[in-house]
Amino acid sequence: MRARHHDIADDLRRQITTGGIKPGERLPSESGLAAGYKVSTATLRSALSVLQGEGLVEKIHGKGNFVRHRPRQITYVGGWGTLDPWTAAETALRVTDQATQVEADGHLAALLRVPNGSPLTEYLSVSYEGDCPHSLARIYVPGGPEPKEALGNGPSYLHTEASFAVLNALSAEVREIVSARLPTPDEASALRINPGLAILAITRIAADTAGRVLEAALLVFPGDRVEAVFTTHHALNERQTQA
Amino acid sequence: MRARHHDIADDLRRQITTGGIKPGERLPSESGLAAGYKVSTATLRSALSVLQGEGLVEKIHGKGNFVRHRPRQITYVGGWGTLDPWTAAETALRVTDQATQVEADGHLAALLRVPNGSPLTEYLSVSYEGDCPHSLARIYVPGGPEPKEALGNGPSYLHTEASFAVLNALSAEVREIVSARLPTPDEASALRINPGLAILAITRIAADTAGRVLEAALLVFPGDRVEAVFTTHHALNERQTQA
DNA sequence: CAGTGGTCTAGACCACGCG
DNA sequence: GCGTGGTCTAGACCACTGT
Repeated sequence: MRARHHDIADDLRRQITTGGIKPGERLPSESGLAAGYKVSTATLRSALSVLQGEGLVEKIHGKGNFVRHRPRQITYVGGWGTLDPWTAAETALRVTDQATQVEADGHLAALLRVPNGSPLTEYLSVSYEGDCPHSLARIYVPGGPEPKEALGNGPSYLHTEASFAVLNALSAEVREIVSARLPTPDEASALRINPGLAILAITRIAADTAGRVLEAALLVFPGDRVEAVFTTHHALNERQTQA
Repeated sequence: MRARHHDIADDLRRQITTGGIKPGERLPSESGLAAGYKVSTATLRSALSVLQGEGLVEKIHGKGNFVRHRPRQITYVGGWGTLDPWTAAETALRVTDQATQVEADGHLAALLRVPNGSPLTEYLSVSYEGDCPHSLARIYVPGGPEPKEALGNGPSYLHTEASFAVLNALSAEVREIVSARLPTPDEASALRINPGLAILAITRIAADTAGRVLEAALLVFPGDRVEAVFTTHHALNERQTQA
């Protein structure tokens, strides 16, 4: 049996993808649509939730349902790569960044291989494409505050471009642990995505030759906008590179 | 304002995680729970949908809501790795496998860098942990059927262990594209997961030194059970290895 | 303030699984 | 047939946004 809300979702999706309703435009109100389709608001809302899950529609409380701009696909490149150069150059990523001192708790202590309670510096950043946030990064470095000349003051544009690259050039090994899950409510609101949209979570550990962890980064990307690429080369005398 | 269904979800989650309701057990019926919490069935169902999204509860139509077994975490290792050895050895992965001949369509043709309509061999496999499926793999190799001695007949146990490793030892480069999304209805039913549970999708391309693509693999893992690890080494004369 | 989405109710009827 | 979840209704009231 075909559920009514699926038919409605299909109809709205067709209107959106064929350009009948354009990106950025507001859909009719939920009560209006419900009346139009002759269904209850609950049914109409479950139709919209399908489209939300597909990232086609963004709901804004008190304003309406809006057709999302088809997000530019961003590529996260594993290892020593950073964001795809074409994309990074094209979109003028803006980053709000802040550094704070924290203590290593259980999980972070294990990641960084430092004792519980060790001092860490946390860099928190959100990157934007236009006015739409598209990634969260929390980067932890063992030890206290960096010298000011390295970090910079105020909104540090220098730090901006490094946000997704490994901070420490001395690192000899980068390990990236990738998982897929739904966002926490905090992450969903920070990224302005629907709680039903999958995210790509990457935990990146950079270590030196002695196995000391130089940096741990917790990265969160919306699944509909970002894919991660890892390239591995086989030959002995060849170091891996990225596209 | 705290939504009632979140409170209920929290309460049920606590009962599950503290062992009040054990894995495999059935929860009281939705109408029973709704009566117990003095809410409507719709509210109670939205509480359950929170737990479904977390993978704690599995709904089975006509039977009830069941607490899921906390899945053993599986690690997919990028590059030349395969599944984490400890896990693979421990859990006796069983695989249903089948090989068919297909033609390269647009997407596959691009991945494999072959003309549209080229012959491909498709290996389709589902791996199980116990009686619970935990991954889907579609592997495409250019060309027609392999010689029988290479592929084997019947339920090929040999092929089983190779399902997540790169098939062709001649490959010089492996590229893995990782994304997070919700499963298609097909994938959700094949993996027996809720449609709201994020999956980790990995497209793996193995090429030889001449850039010829030897194999393309489309892998799908439930996000709550699998994480992928990629390790990159820096030094020039060092080849990368996996943990 | 008016209009929007967010949550919730108290039912109804349908589809599935099992005895 | 009976109990389960799946879908849906026709409202109600609350919370958020903009004027």
